[in-house]
Amino acid sequence: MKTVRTRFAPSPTGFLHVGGIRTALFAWLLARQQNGQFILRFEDTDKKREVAGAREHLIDSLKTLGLAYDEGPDIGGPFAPYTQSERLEHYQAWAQKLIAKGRAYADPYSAEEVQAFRDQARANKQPFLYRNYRPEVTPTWDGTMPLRFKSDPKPYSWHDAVMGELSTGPEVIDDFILIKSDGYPTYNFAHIIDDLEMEITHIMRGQEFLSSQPNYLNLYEALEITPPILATMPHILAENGNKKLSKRDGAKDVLDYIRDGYLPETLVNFIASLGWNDGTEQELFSVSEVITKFSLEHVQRSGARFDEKRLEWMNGAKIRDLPLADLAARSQSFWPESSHQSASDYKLAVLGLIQERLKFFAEIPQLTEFFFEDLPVDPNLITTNKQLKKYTFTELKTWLETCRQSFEASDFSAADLTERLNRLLETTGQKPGVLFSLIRIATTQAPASPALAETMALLGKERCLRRIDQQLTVLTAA
RNA sequence: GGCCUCAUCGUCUAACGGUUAGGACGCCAGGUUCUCAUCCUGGCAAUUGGAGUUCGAUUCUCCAUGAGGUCACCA
Repeated sequence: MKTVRTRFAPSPTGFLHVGGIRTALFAWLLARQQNGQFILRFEDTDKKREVAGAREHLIDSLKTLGLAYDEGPDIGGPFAPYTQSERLEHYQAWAQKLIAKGRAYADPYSAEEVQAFRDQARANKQPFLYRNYRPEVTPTWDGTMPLRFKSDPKPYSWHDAVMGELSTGPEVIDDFILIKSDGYPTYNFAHIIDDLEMEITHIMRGQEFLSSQPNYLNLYEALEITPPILATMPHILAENGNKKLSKRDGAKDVLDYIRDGYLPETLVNFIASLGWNDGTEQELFSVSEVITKFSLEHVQRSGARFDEKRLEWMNGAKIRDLPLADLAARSQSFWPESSHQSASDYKLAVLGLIQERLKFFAEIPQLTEFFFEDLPVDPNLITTNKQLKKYTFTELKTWLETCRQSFEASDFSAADLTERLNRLLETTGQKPGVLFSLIRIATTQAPASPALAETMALLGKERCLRRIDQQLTVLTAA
């Protein structure tokens, strides 16, 4: 059994969105599971579309998600270089073999002439086939003209690890371009040569290549090589509409999710679950579980829609499962300015209180600000509160003063505060909905906060009494 | 238009001829002495349509419909 070798072969034309990263993820999963190798290769044969910085960004994205590769442009490997523009002599050599066999020829037409053929075909509502216009005699290829594959049209049927048995007729086979007039190979040619030379065993790629496969099979035959195993991944669809996820339609860079404070393991779990499941009802998987349980047979054949709500839920679930110390270490960079002078013990305790309501780290400042600074008293919190709005400020003030007196004598342990809060319900004769809302608003000035006694205990006596006084002042003035 | 692929709740999916078609997200309702969240309970919600094959079809076959892809000197 040959060692499994998979590759991710992006063109450096921009960032990596969820659709792109999934192809990489599945290739990586298979390699890891089979103790094989995962290779990164840059397919930079279209110089016009290349984007500066894209290579670094791609590498950064893979590393951030933990998809480490064993061979690649920046780390080398036994089949270096791993950048297509540095491998032109390889493509030339194979092109010459094809020419020698009479299976490749120079395309003498100008771009305009080919376009005219194409327009004609379209006008006749026919698919365009270059081979219908294949010249009888062709000039010697001098590198200034495109080099085309001389195809041998025939029907094909083949096996796809995801899609199953596939077949097409000879009408889809055409003379595609192997090497462009600028000297660079096309993807269609280059990837076949590279996959062969780099001993790739499994090709994972998107559905958009499905209709090219018979042409590749025709070329494999001409080259007398055995094609790798093919696994065609369905598209990931954009949240709105049925179009495949694309940058144009607002697909986000995967690194944007990291910047918002999503965990890499959430992205791995979530993206894997878009089109794959293990056949059970399990929803949450650790990265190593996904590696163990992954299989191409369980990859869905239809496209999946990206659902950000589900991603949020999953990240929240994973955050809740994280030991507090880990959570603290991993959320460090998301804490608000105002928290920077606070003791790390205090911050850790705050984190413990908000852990179960955190969906992604970017929410931390909003969820925690009142733990670090006194927010201005907001009368709207009372006047719009369902429980409090029916009482006069005078009534509220009286109850709050009673509470303050009791808190004055408290040691501010959560246990003591709980006991006092219960007693205050009796002394004021109020329902928890009224009294606790009042205290919560006074001590936090936030529309929502964790459990009252715990929150107050953490805030401490000095802060709580000061804030209650501020609230009392406003109640008096109004 | 030709060719190819796909089709289960709104979404992600399970059921590889026999289930009251299951789970999860989201949504709604209730509970957990206030809020938000967590947790628990319950609810709403799907096999695109039509023919076959079969004792029996979500599942197999055919047709229709719908959706996507492709027909570049882009990948």
